[in-house]
Amino acid sequence: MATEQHLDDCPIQPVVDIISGKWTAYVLWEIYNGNNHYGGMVRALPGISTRTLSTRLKMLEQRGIITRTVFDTNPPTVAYQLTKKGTALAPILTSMKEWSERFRETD
Amino acid sequence: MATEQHLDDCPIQPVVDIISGKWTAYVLWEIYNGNNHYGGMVRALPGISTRTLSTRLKMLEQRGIITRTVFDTNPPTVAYQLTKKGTALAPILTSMKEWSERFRETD
DNA sequence: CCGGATCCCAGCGGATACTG
DNA sequence: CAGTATCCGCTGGGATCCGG
Repeated sequence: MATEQHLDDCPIQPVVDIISGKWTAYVLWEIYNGNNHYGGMVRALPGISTRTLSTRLKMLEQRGIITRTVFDTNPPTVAYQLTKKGTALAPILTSMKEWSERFRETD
Repeated sequence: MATEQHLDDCPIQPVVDIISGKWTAYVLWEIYNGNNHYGGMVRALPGISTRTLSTRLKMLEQRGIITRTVFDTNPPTVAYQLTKKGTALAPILTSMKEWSERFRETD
């Protein structure tokens, strides 16, 4: 992540910068599929640490991929949602899913 | 790469396992765009080390994404090409490109 | 429940030099 | 040209504890 390289000319650089980090794609997948809560993601992604999840969520928010909304219910709840920019990632995610289903196990 | 996690149920796991490594997506992009030679890729990807490129190419070959063909010309040349499995990644790459073009610079 | 802060370490991958 | 070998720095991220 945060390539810092002189690949600005490479036409896929922006998205690679975002999704190439470990766990990032999975986090996006969860949000894309309506799993909008921190705890839910922790449960859905066995193995991820809270630190990593926090880091990813913050990065995605900072880059305008997701929004973080706090509801002052009791106890307070937080919802993560895709922005338009984030929703536009859908074709990538779905084509990733299609490829994965097609080639899971033996080719 | 090589998740080893219990995310086998996650529908995008196979492809994430492949492209999430640093540089991997760029290497695939180059081959997809007809840059089939080792030296050409080194030149096209400023900052990549030969070690990393070798590792990535070997990994991609092992997973059946690309083939490695040696021509015994003088000097011998090597060509990397996408298999059918690799060509099937095209929708992912093109949607990555489209998103990147759309959101490069300010949103 | 939703995280932040800290500590720590394996391993990815960069630099460099060398081979066929 | 097309890699391999070695060495090692650096950072991603896991574990754990703490706070609102």
